Amino acid sequence: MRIDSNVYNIGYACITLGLKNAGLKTCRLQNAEDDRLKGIIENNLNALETVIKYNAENDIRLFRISSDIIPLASHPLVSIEWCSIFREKIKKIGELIIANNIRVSMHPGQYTVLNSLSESVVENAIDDLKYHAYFLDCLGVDESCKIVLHIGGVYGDKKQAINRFVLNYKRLDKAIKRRLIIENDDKNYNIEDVLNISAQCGIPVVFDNLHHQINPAANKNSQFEWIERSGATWKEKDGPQKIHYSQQNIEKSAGAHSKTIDAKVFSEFLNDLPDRNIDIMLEVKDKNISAVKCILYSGKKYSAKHLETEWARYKYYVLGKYPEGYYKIRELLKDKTKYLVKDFYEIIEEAISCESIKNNEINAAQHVAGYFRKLATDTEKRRIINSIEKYREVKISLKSMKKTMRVLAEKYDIEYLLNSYYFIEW
DNA sequence: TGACGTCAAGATCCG
DNA sequence: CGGATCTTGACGTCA
Repeated sequence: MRIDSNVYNIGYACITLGLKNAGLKTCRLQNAEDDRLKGIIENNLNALETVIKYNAENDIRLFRISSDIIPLASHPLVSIEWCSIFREKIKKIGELIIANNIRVSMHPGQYTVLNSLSESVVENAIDDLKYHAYFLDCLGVDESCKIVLHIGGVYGDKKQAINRFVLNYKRLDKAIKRRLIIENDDKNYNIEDVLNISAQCGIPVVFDNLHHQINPAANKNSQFEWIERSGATWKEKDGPQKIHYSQQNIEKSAGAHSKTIDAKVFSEFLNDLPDRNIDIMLEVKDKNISAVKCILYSGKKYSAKHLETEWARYKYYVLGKYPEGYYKIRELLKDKTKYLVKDFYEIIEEAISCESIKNNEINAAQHVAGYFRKLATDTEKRRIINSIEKYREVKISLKSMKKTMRVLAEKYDIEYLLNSYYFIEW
């Protein structure tokens, strides 16, 4: 049982935006020599530690660790003993996770197929699941930290394909079984199928709202009834029920995740959820930024000072995109006794959705350029001015102009800029 | 055989 | 030379 007063824990997957030293590295199989791989893993573990600290500081208690944390981990040609080489480091991260009451998970991708017709594919899938379970075990986190898996392909005969899934599930080690949970997907296995499989092998079920919208069950229950039924597959030792929540990107094909979470739509969803502990994993392009938003939106324990912290990260972005919104937010944050989270995010979302206007972006860029005045060399300052001028003359993109400043912000380690959302591309 | 999804690595092109 | 922009990849299924 968690001490948290919130009923819902909200988290995000794999990548943390607007946080320095948080990026994961990878490499090609072709040049995955042990030494190179070792360096990459060290980088990734340091990044994970940074991210866990960030999550704790921002009250984010749910986080999916990327499968790429150990690149090519389950590839037969890669045999590096990462767990013993980095034992102390991984243990330290695990302690940090536990001390901060964060629930972590992992989620192998679409290529881990346990019910394949091909035995070698199944063996690879089992190896991959072993890796995921092993990483979580090395962290030392408990059984509530899960591995989410899709059922797999259909191969023209769903009944047989389901049978194969159940049979292959039985082959798995206890170390995998205690963590494995299954999710409805957007093509093959709807929530009713997944619940039927769960009934056969007792695996907890993750309900994914967007997959359900695209690939609904024949039985037209409301999504909240399916969430209730999925909830019944979770036992005490599994921890609170988990669900995946995302919104459709209306500019893209069905199933594509939105750039940011529409907070109003999310809070309506939240209001209709069963009144008990549920963990909600957001799947959204702007990752932790939406997680913070949804947490601030849903919690009763937050106040104006939390909005101020967030505003410090957004403000140059908003100034460039939507100056009127910038001044409106400054106004509404003046009254420190009020927690105007809805008004705040309404303006932020408006800023994200509107088109850039060149003069406004130039104005914001000049503000940001001010941070280099005392630090950068004259050549570098000229480089910044030149890039702003080239942007003005439509010779380079906004992205390029921002990149010039980002590179220098990294060089001089200007923390305020590196931890701001100014460089995020929505 | 290529699309699917993802995003960093790596290659290549440009000034 | 640095920077911008492109193509590619470990994986499996399906049309």
